Amino acid sequence: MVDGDRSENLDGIFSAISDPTRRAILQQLGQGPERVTEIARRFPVSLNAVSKHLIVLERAGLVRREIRGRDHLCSLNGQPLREASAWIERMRGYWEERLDALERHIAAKQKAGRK
Amino acid sequence: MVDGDRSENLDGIFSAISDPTRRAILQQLGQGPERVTEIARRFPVSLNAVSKHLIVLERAGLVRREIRGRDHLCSLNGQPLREASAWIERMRGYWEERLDALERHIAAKQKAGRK
DNA sequence: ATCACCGTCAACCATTTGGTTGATGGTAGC
DNA sequence: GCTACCATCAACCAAATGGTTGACGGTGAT
Repeated sequence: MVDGDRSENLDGIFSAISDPTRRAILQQLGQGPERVTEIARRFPVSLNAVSKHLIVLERAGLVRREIRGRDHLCSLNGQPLREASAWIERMRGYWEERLDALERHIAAKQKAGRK
Repeated sequence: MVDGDRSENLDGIFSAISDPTRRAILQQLGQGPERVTEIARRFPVSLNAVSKHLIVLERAGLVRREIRGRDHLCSLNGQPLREASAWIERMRGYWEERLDALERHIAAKQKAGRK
């Protein structure tokens, strides 16, 4: 298996990026790979907490880890985000059409009766 | 405020769509608005469970509710998905550039040394 | 007015989650 | 071979999650 156990991991992916600390880690990691301790230094929580966050991100496939001696170099993996994005866009594709009309309808109703 | 307390609700949005039942509800709801009981009939859990899921989706802004007598008509709201999509695309924008080179690098290293 | 139905609220339960501190296994540097 | 450092493991804790059953307040229909 070249790519690991990918595909239909949406639970883990969305769950992983639902945490603000984890999103911040990902954003930071977007600037380039970093060691665990170095990542942790930017957050007001313990190293252990960050380590756990990284494990979560890794299991969701969002982060890859390259062990170099005693350092763990963490880097991003774009594939899961592509999956997540694909799901959202598929959803929006289903709606959008009907949504335009519907939302105007609701908005009007809200403006009128809702206070 | 026309739109409520939106903006930077990403925690709630991603958390809401990280549950498979909730994603299924959203997909089903994409076909058009439905009553709570009607939605619940399609899932192997109790009405109460679905009711709670709908409350979660509503608080995340993904579902709107129009009360018509004793029926609650649930419909989709596209805005939060747009926010979620925007965050993901922003992230992908940051990476992508560096990711192409990086991923080939990692993949090569994995194929070579990893077992 | 009664009865049935719709959906939520309340209490409870097991599991997961995000955090802590402390111990442990590796690796690097003297 | 010590000693320092890197990161995870382990145990623990409080809070949140997803599920259940049962009770309740509204609305509709007869």
